[in-house]
This record gives sequence, C-alpha cells and structure tokens, in this order.
Amino acid sequence: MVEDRKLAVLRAIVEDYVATHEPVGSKSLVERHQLGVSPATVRNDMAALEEEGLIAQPHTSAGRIPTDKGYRLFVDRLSQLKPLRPAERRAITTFLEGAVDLDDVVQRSVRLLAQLTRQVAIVQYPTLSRSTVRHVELVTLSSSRLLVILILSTGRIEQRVVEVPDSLHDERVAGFRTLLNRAVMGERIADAAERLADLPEDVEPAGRPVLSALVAALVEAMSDHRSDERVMVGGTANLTRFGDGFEVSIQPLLEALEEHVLLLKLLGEASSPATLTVRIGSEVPYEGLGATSVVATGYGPGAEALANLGVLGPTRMDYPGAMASVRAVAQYLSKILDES
Amino acid sequence: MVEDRKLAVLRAIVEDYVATHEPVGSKSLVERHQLGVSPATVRNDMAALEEEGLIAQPHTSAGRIPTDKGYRLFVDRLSQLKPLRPAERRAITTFLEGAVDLDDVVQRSVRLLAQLTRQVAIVQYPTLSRSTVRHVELVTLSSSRLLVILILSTGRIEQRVVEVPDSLHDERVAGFRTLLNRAVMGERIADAAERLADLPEDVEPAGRPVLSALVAALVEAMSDHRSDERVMVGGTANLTRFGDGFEVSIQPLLEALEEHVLLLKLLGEASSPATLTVRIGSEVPYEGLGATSVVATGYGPGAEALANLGVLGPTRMDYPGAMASVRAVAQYLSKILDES
DNA sequence: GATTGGCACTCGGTAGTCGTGAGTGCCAGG
DNA sequence: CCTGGCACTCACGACTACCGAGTGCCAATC
Repeated sequence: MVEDRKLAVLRAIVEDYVATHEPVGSKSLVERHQLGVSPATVRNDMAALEEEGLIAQPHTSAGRIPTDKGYRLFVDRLSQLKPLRPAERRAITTFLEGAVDLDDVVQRSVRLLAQLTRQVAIVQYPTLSRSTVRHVELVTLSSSRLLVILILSTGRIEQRVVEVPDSLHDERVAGFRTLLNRAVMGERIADAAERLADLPEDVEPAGRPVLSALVAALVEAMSDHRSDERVMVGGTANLTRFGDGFEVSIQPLLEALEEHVLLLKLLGEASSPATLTVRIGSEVPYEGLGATSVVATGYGPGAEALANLGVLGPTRMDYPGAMASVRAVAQYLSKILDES
Repeated sequence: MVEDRKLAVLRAIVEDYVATHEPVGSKSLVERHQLGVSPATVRNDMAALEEEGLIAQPHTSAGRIPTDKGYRLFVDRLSQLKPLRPAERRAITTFLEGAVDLDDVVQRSVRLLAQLTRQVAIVQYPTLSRSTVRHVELVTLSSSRLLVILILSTGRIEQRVVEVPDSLHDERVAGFRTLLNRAVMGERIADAAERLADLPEDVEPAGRPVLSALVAALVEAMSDHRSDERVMVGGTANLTRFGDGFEVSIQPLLEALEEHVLLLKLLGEASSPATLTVRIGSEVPYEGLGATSVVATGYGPGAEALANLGVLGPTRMDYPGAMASVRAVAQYLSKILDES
C-alpha cells in the first residue's frame, strides 16, 4: 500500500506539472489532491521516487518534475485514455466528412488534430507501397509528349510527363491505355511494377520504344520513395506554448518540422490502428529537438495501416488527452478512407 | 547636395540597421561609411530625417532606426536589385529542374526561396481560373460510383467522387468521357463551366441524370474557390531570427502562416511577373502580424500571371536581396511551367 | 550658411545587494 | 510508518548604482 501511495504521488505530480508547468512541491500536492497524508510523508515518498529516477528537482530547493522515466511509468500504468467530450466527437465527424479529396482529407485531419491536442500535428499521406492501382490514364499533351496518370486506391494520384519517340494517333494511345490497365489494374504497387516490366515483350516491335518509356515512368512513379515521404504538418503555432519562455528554443523544432523525412522517422513504422505509440523525451529517435514527445498511431482501412499520424509536443504534455485524440482521429480517418 | 547627403545617410542607416539589427548612431555611421563629414553633421541630418518621419529613435537616447516610410523611400529610390551570385543562379536552375510534378515544383520553389532569402517563403499554386482544361477522365470505382478527374494545363489535378443513379457499362462511361472531353477540352475554366451547363440537354433522356451528376461535380471542382486558395509555405524556422528576442512575438505570425486564405491576401492580386510588389510594415493589408514586410510578384508562362509567390519577413529585411531572389525564382518558375 | 568640436543630459542595460518564500532533508516523537 | 518541527538552500524580484552610447544644442570655425 505504501507502494500504491508512491504511485499516486507520481501521478499527482505528473498531473499537476502538466497543468501548471511549474515544479510541484509537497505542500501544494497534498492541498490539491486528497492523499490523506501530511506533506512530510509525501516528501519521503518523493525522495524514494527520486531515488528510483522517476522524478527530479530542477534546483536544489524547488519542487519536483517528472523525468522521462516518470512519464513513461505514468503512461504505461497510471493513465487511461481520457474520453473525448461529445462536442469533440461531433467536431471530428462533421469536420472530416466535408472533405472533397485526399489532400483535403489529410489537411482537415491535421487541423483537427492540432486543435484537439493543441500540439503540433503530423499526418502522413497514405503510403504508395500498400495501395493498389485503380486506373492508369494517358493524356496526349503534344505530338511527342504524354501525361501518365496513376490513380491509386487510396485516392492518391501520381503524374509524370513522358517524352515519347514518335508521334501517336489517338487509337494507339488508347491501345496502350487498355494494355497498361489490363496489366496493373487492381494490383498492389509492388506486383504492378513487376507486371509492367514484362509488358514490352508482348507487343509488336514498333510499339516497344513508346511502351518502354511509359512503363519506365510508371515504375518510377510507383517506386518513388520521395513521394512516399509526404506528410502534412499543422498547429506549429502551438510551439510557442512549448517552453513557456524557458528551456527549449523552438528554432530547431521548426527546422525539424520542415524536414519531412525526419518526421516520418518520428512517426515510426506504420503500426496497426489499434496500437498507440508513445515516445517520450529521450526515447524520441532524434537528438536535438529538446524535450519532446511523440504520440502516434497508424490509420487505414482494415487492420493493416496505410500510414501514420500523430502529434508532437513537449514531454510535459497531456498524454491521456493526446492519446485519445490521436486514436479517435485515426479511427475516423480510417473510416472515411474505407468508404471512399 | 545637402539633400543628397541626407539620403546617403538614410541609406547608410537602413543598411547598417538591416545588417546589425541595432539602432545606429551617428558615430558608428561615419566610422562604417565614408561620408566625409563629422558625427555632428550627421546628427543634424538625422534630426532633419526624423522631422520628415523617415527615421525614429526607439528610446530618447539611442540610435535611429528607419520608419516604414524610410524603408519605402529606400526601396523606391535608394536601392537597386542586388545581383544574384553565380552560385545562387546555378542553385536555382539545378534545383528547379529536378522537379517531377506540380507539387514538387511548388515545394522546391518554396524551399529555394526560403533558403535564398532566409525568410519565410510563400508560393501560391497556379490558379484554376486562368488554366485551360487539358483532359477529363472518368474512372469506375464501383457499380454506382465514378471518380471524375480534371486535368488542367498548369499541371493541377482535381478529383471528385460522384455517386451516379444507376450502374453503368464501360461503353456508356466511355461515351460520357468523350462527350465531356469534346465539350471542354482546351477551354478556359470559366468557358468550360458554361459549356458543361448546356450539355445534359443534348443527350438522350436516359443519360441525363448521370450526366447531370458528372457535370455538377466538374462545375463544382472548377469553381471551387477553396482550391484556388492553395499555397505552400516554407522557411518558418527563419521566423526565429525575426525579432532577435525582442519586439514581435512569433505566435501570431505562425498562426497567420497557417491561415492560407490570409496569405493569399498578403501576396495580393496576381501581378505580372515583371512587377515586384513590396509592402512594408503598415502597408501590409493585415493588422496583427507585427512589423512585417512582404515582397511578392506573379509568375506564369507569358505575361499573364498564373499565381503569386513571395517572401514575408521583418520590416528590417534585406530588400534588394529579397527582391532579386523573388524575381529570379519567379522567372525560372515561369520558364519551367512554360516548358511543361 | 554649412560644418564642427565641446558639453551637459538622458536613459537602457548590467551588475551587485538584499530580503523573501517555497521547498527540502533530517530527526525525534507519536 | 507517519508527522510536526526546524534549519538550510536557493531562485526570484526589488532596489540601487554605474556605465556608456547616443543625443541636442551652442558657439566657434571654414
């Protein structure tokens, strides 16, 4: 039971510190929480918690703040998802339902997440690698140039301009179009790329150079890791509440937020929508962005995650709230994608 | 000639202040510039300049800083575009040429501009209203749902999902496709929307409900002002050098940068690529983002501007440099768009 | 008339001092 | 195991003093 009280103290410290952003002392703790013991007792517990590396004092004679390890314990054992308020649930559904296309969906998700958590929100576009091909379209730009459009099941669209060796009649373009579509429609990206590679051999020799060019463009678009790295960021204004004046400079943070490749690493491997990943402070796999935490999860129709989304905030963030918001947005987003 | 020296003093003040971010005094002025007169003389000139409202002192006993009016005079009469260094020219061409699609072009432009000017860069996507229709594509998603894709001359692509009343054979879809393309291909957006409105009447009655739905989606996509409002922002990390600790808080700035509608207003009416718009401090048509200036211009193939781009920075920015960079990027960007 | 050196004055910023109070650790008694 | 008491620490705010860059003005000079 002593052990229990120690954990209760830790929870109280985390909650108070998150709320006030100030080191919390033994006296104010017993005042604000019904712990049923005196400040002195709490002080003993605090000393023990500090011994275990769960809390620390910024100055010799100040209150305690949780360490990364303390937050970790809090997240793992002491907190449960804060249920969203009905107004928030409603906001999520109505806001996401108005979206007209994929860009819009992603953008709305970012804004929503940023508003709900009051942190920086990051949403990754659905990855190419797990999409299937819905359609391939060819559009004649000029006599020797074609626009190749790749439409994917997730709503993503990739386009490339292809220079073709000789000018093409509409009928020939149509022929290539059906040929390509027959080969890849409905296939997953990885398989589609393979199918395409074999195509040129099946066609009469005259058409091979053109088809090769088209195939090359498509394969390139499919395997373009650059476009797998697309993310959208929002709520950067929330960074200003990050370090209440002290501690972290937001300069490196802003820089990091422009490095989309880095953000993808922060979001981590696409995980199932069912699991929430919480990385706290030093657990964040990137040096140099100060005392930050990341709460992320995957989203996508079905159990397999298409991509990730999450929020980035100070280690002293409201984990239960952020976790609930992230999960809720991921769920609704998955549903939207499922429907479309 | 006295008048001339006064202007020389103003120029020196602007240049020094931009370089050091500190109020500049009479003594340091004569030290750093060859004015050929004593500090006392400069002080007299400064008093006159202050009288005219071109400079001001932040505190009773400190150096002078230029006022908005002072910057205005500097920009209009005392500065000329700073020629880009060869390395910068090279960076622009090589960087922009690697782009694969419109998104990429815009993103690269933003990064480039942010790097060159070390300010916040804003690039607007080519406006719908001045584009022409390159192609309309229909893709069957399910028996009762079609994906309508609108491909524009500027490389922009808009997509909408349409629920159609009854299920459609491929041939019928193909029929609608050719019908639609025949009506709008090559037309400017505004004209295309008109053409579409008349379409349903020319078709046999059975097809009307479906066609109407398709037309409605297309017209909606064409007139969607929301998607006209697309901009990309970059270099926000440069905001931290904005007020060197003092003066402006970057919170409202970060908020403003997420308000894309607002940014479009800041960029102003799409102007010809030949003209540079410089808005200084209070001239910026939006209260509440502190001491900011905007340097913007239009871009697009030919003389008519498709959209705008520019940078946003503190009033104490390097105008000659920023103006040169903005113009250079706009020119190269126009060329890229012209070619594709 | 323009320029200049001299001079008194202003005032923001830095450094030093001091008191206050929240918070701590420890200990002895319940 | 808990608690009240007590001495100690130390960040922070208030106050003061000082310094120096910069100014305005004026009389002398070119």
